Amino acid sequence: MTAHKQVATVTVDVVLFTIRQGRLSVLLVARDDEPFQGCWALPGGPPVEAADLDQSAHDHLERGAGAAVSPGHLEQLRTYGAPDRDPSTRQISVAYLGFMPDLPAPVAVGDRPSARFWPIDDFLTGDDAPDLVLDHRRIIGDGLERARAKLEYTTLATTFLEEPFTISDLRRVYQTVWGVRLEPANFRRKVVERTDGFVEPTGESRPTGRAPALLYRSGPATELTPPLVRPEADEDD
Amino acid sequence: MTAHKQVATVTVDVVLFTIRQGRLSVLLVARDDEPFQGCWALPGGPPVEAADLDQSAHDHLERGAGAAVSPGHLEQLRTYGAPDRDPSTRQISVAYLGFMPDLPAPVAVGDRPSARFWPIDDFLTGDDAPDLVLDHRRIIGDGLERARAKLEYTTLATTFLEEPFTISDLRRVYQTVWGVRLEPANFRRKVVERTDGFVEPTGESRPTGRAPALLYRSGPATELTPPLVRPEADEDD
DNA sequence: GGAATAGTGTCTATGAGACATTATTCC
DNA sequence: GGAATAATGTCTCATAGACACTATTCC
Repeated sequence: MTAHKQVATVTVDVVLFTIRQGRLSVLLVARDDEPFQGCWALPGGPPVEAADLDQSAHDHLERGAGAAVSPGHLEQLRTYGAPDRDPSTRQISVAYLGFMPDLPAPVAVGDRPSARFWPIDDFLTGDDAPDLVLDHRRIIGDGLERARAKLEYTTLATTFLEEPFTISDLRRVYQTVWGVRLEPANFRRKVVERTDGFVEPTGESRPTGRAPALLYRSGPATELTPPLVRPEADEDD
Repeated sequence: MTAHKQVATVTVDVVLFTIRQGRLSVLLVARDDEPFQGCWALPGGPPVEAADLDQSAHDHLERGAGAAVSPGHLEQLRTYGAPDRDPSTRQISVAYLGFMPDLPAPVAVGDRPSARFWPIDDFLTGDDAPDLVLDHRRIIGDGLERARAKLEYTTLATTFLEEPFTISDLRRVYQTVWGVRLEPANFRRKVVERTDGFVEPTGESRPTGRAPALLYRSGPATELTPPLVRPEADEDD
């Protein structure tokens, strides 16, 4: 194991998803340094000294984008290390995936104009898509895949919502992330009756403009067994 | 994003599982360098120059353990980067997970006495467990978890087998990795009838000592929908 | 009243799990 | 014949999916 120790630059980058105005969106920061002038990038940076990678991801999220950003969920996504990722030096990026509830107002991240949430479908359709640094576009794509898969067999959809929420709120999370329409009746039964600990009733209800909806908070369960099956995409909302 | 570029040592390490004599086993190499004298470690090393991480993992597998090692499957597991992993320098390890069919004879890896397959249950019971370098024991644990989960919703169990194989062979893979006993009749139906493309009949059959068993090879399917559900463990074979 | 949403009821098809049955081989 | 394994058959129960129905609110 001829270890001729090789130096590589390591960064930690975060794909943070939220749902704004019914659209799945990812947090991006503007890069004003050469050679990435005018490009957008995932929030990130080198591992924080004396902190593990999870903590580093969290720190870069808050520091790069504004103090108010605290994800409801953060997990390691994948590490990217193709030798030609960066034109100058070998750069290895440990990517994280995070979910966060929508912010009540478009403020919060807004006081730092160089950071914003960008709707995901802009990437997929190609319209109005920002230039992204390195392979960050691919990382976002991988993050989207992982996010979609995770909603199938975990209770993480609730981390997109603030409590308390209605079952319809939760269903809309699934519909937005998966890009499908789900049958309200069957979805409710699956979530409320068939999966213990996914959500807990608060006893309250919220007027919605139509019939009042019962309110819930997330329960102790973390896994969905059996999973919530994802239908074929029909690209709806 | 005050990038005071930090140097970290990056390694690529591989958790390679196979099934030997009915026991799930992991490939380890003996370390004879200070300060790890007498310890065992996962095969690995620094990223290979001009090769991506996947390729580096594959190379280290073959180089560290013997030429004959070619995994039936290799995927990225997770990246470990706690600041106190290595007493001397900050070390970040990109871990891979691989599956491989059992070798026909205990030879192959054997001509390099410093590498061997170690039964997984030795770690879990604590008996006869080797001293492992750094946090490699935890990495193996995470790999085991991932492997068990992957068998639920992918067709990767076939990568533990050489073709052609019988349905009982395949069932024994599940039983060994999951540590449970599965109902032969229901397992067969699930694999052969309910999951298109998991296995394909060769038309041949193999005498087994009892009734002859039909032979199969793996089919084009990669995912199991719906998944093969894993029963509660009862730690059998 | 009409439209939209929340929540409940009901029916069907599918599949997992349990277990019986038949066939084949070795002792 | 007896034991063990391969393969098929049969039954039950849970649940996903489709859709009807009632209740509530705003227009």
